[in-house]
Amino acid sequence: MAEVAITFPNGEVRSYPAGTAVNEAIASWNQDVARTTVAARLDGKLVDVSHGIQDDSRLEPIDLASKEGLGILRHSISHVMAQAVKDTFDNVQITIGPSIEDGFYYDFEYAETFTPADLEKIEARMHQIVRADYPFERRELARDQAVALFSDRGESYKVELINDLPEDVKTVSLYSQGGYLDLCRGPHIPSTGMIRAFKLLNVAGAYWRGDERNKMLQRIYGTGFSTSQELEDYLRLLDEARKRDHRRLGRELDLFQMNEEAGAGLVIFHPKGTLLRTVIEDWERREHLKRGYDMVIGPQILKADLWMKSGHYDHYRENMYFTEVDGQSYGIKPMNCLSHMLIYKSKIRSYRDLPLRYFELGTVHRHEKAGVLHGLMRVRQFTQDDAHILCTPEQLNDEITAIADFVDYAMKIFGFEYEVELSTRPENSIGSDEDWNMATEALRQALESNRIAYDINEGDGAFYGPKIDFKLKDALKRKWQCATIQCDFTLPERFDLSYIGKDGEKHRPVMLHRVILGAIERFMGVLIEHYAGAFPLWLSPVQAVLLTVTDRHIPYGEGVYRQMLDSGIRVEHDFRNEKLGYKIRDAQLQKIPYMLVLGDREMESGRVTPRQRSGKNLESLGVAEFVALVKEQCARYQ
RNA sequence: GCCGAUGUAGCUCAACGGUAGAGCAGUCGAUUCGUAAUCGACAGGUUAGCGGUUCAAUCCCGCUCAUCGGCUCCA
Repeated sequence: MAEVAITFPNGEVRSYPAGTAVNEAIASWNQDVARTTVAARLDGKLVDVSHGIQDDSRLEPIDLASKEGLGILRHSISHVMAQAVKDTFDNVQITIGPSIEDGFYYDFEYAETFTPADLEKIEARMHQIVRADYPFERRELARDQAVALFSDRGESYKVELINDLPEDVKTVSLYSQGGYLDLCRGPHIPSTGMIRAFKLLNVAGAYWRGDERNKMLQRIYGTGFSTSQELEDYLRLLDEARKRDHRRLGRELDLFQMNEEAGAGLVIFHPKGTLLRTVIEDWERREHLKRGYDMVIGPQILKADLWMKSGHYDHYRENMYFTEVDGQSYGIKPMNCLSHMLIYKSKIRSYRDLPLRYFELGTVHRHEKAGVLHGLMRVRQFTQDDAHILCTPEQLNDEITAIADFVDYAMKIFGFEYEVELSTRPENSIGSDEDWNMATEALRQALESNRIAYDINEGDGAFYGPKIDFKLKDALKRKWQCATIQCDFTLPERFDLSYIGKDGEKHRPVMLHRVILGAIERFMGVLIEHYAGAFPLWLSPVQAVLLTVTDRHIPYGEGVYRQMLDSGIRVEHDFRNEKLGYKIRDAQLQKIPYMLVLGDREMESGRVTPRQRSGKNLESLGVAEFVALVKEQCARYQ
């Protein structure tokens, strides 16, 4: 019998009879590794452990606990779930069921709706399947045979999937376990008995193939881990994440409300939320002025004709609100660019004037679909830290680089990591291919020359130009776009913007649309979750709270309060007739950075005793000293 | 917009086809207290809104609004 030479990860080469299964080879090499191997790479190709090795090759076991192994495990659990669903309910069709970042899902077509009680039934059946320890068996079938097989079984989605495969695909692979059969590329874990810890989480609707024109399927989400300890840890983490949900903290910290009577997607900022927002906006103004931006303010509504000229009417109308004034149609602005264009056009511009950078904390309205609204993250009225930069094509790279630096600086100041994406031309868009290519290249070059790592997001640009998106994550790991840089050759064209060049001729400027924090509302949402409401001193709406020990300390407290207000500290007082411990607890729950205790000792010496949010007490110090301390700790943000 | 779930006091949650209770918060009183909850009393609700079924609806049904989880879409 022929022999094959197998190279193991440690470099060891061993010889086996051809056809030896992957798991046998691994077991003979290292018994311990074999026990937790879920699949393997054979010369870089993913295979099941039951795969028979026919040629000399390099073999890398995939461990259950590795990221890849976990993905395979979860994918296998999704098959087990699909089996449990098929075993438990009639007239269910299976569609697709991949592993995802924190678990897996499977989409089903089923006339009834799955209820939470159904999930329990499904889980119960899954446990039986796991206990039965069915092997996952792979086989390959000619595609027409596979079509016939799934047609017989009434699985029309699987038939559609096979029919849509590229023509050169002649065979497909099928996996089965315990009477369940699925079309699947694999690999899978050896058998269902290897599954230790899983949980079904929720049911949701999902369009077949993610297309809203298609039928709505039912998606069951679940998660699985290699050990039950990890599962418990994950579930606890989910619970922690819920506690830092900005919608919950927004109420608990009295920052803002969304009110049913006011309308969906509309934020009402309470005093503390307004203070927080004001701190952020003040920071914005300072930083923009430092960087050569000019502050401007445009109107909230502009004539519909102007929105037609810009292309918004044709490409963005369904997101816009319109109103009528004296028989004239006006569009409520969904973006701030139009006024900025008009400012540019208000006089003849020279190349010496460029770049011009117009900055506006511009409030816009967008008619977002009801189902997408989400706390502060997705609203219908929001304020952008928006700017439009008009420059020559030669200045483009420097300007984009400066913006990327600004974003990076801002993210460091607020304490965020971020991811970068380059979004290219979408279907519904304006402008020539040539302009799009130039614009996209300008963005790409700026990213590359600054060595910024990025992903490409095909077809996700704005209708007028490509963009660089900067994404932040919320408590539940959902990504939100905050900063964005969009390169636009089209609007300057449509508005016939020009500048006089060195040559005395008219030239067309290029425009960059950009935001740094993005929508202030969304940014605040992410910020609240990022800090779990315990804002750093410079951002905290209330920086210090005065706590009297008894009523006789109130007059002293009033003096201290006055003094601190005068010094520009954001201070509150709690002079209630309550025990100190009670007031400390309250202040602690409000996540106030400094609690200043005022008792006999402080009153006599004219001092305050700060307690930090961390629970640590500082030495008593004079009011002026405390003010200086706060100012010093905020200095680098000013 | 689509699929599903939910909506009871300011908040968190009970209850039942016969018009609702608890804890916290609030108010009042007592207490004057040193680092995460002092005690007592009181008050608080057209059970999201509108309509229907019923002798009777918070509960059953329909519509609307809003929220939540997804999908699609986006800052």
